[in-house]
Amino acid sequence: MFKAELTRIEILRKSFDLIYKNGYQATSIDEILATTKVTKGAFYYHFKSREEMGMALISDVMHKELWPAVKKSISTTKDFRKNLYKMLRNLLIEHPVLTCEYGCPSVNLIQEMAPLHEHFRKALKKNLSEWQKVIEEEIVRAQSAGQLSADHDSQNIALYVITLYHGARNMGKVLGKAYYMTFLGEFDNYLHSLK
Amino acid sequence: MFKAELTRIEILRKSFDLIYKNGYQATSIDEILATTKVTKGAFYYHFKSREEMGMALISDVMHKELWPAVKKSISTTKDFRKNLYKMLRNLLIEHPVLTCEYGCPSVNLIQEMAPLHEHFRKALKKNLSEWQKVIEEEIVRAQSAGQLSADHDSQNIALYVITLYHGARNMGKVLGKAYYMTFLGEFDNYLHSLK
DNA sequence: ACATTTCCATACCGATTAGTATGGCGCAAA
DNA sequence: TTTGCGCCATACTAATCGGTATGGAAATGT
Repeated sequence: MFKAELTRIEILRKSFDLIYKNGYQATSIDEILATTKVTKGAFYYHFKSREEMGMALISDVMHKELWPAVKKSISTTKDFRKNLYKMLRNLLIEHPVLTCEYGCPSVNLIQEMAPLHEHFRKALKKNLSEWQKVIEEEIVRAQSAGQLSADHDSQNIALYVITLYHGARNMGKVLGKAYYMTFLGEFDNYLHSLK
Repeated sequence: MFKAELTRIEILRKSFDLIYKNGYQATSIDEILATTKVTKGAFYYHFKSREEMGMALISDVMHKELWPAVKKSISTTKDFRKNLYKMLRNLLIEHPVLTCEYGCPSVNLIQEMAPLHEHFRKALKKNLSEWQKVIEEEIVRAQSAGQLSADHDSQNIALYVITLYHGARNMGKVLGKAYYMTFLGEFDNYLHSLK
């Protein structure tokens, strides 16, 4: 009941690493086992299939470990523009695990798996909704504080900001880290265009 | 010198279909052969490896067939806002081949392959640069015509627009086609915020 | 007519894949 | 002490992978 949980986590962590760098479909179980001390018997004791492990990865690792970092990246100054800007900046530039080269695990998985597995799509959508919700609250707060016109649809803006992040993660893979800076510049322009 | 070119194209077209829907790494040569009348001997006569076929796919199919559609999607009215809006709208909504579910082949390949194969990254970057260039010209034209302040950096805006497209393609996979409309609404707001 | 090259078909290879079958170790309850 | 269960190790399978070897039909040049 204790040691077992450790091996389960070891499997998920290594899987996360490999899938983050090589993609879900390109990461084999044997490769995971080869780079850990876990054997195949242990793997199939904890997960009844490869797909179930993928689902556990989304809900356990990505949701429970990565998501808090996202939430923490949101400052709470009075200026909502500053808060949203810093949020994206923290995620793009300062994140301790994510790199420009390999992008964002969530974005990657959406791109690769959303059309192929409905379970995956729904699980990833759930992650997305939580982020969206937090951004929405920040928008609404700004509107209540008179920093932003109430005409704006908070949901639309929230989704738009997330869309920008997803796009930047994709473009960064081609253009390199330098692009993150020019992107953030334009993002700042956008935020200040919101009246 | 004639029939041979046909089989080459048949290979590339079917490869494009499968890779577009399932991803590059998940598409096997055997699967391509199974769904065409092409044999393995023919395949390896035209391409010395799987990777070379992938490169040919980027330069031949995507560049020579998809790219003209992109270029055609750009209207040439006087209003640059209208032109850019319609460009994204055409690509997202009206494109005859691309679907919301499977996204954009270029975006997909960038996400999957840019970190893994430097050749791929460069070839995809080249595609991107052409699109960027066309958008830049539209921005510059608008600036010369006094529709837009010369303070704006045309390159940054062009990349920003492409970033938005990439993000929308990604988000669409999770949220479905309906999101394209709300996205386009926010994109329109952005365009009109450019003074 | 013959020779040569282009283009493709078939059979095969070793490596790798997801998944299974089975056995055993350690520990707690009886 | 024995029984049972949680946890894992080893060995295996059938299928599939990218790639090769080889032979031959069809077109082409001489």
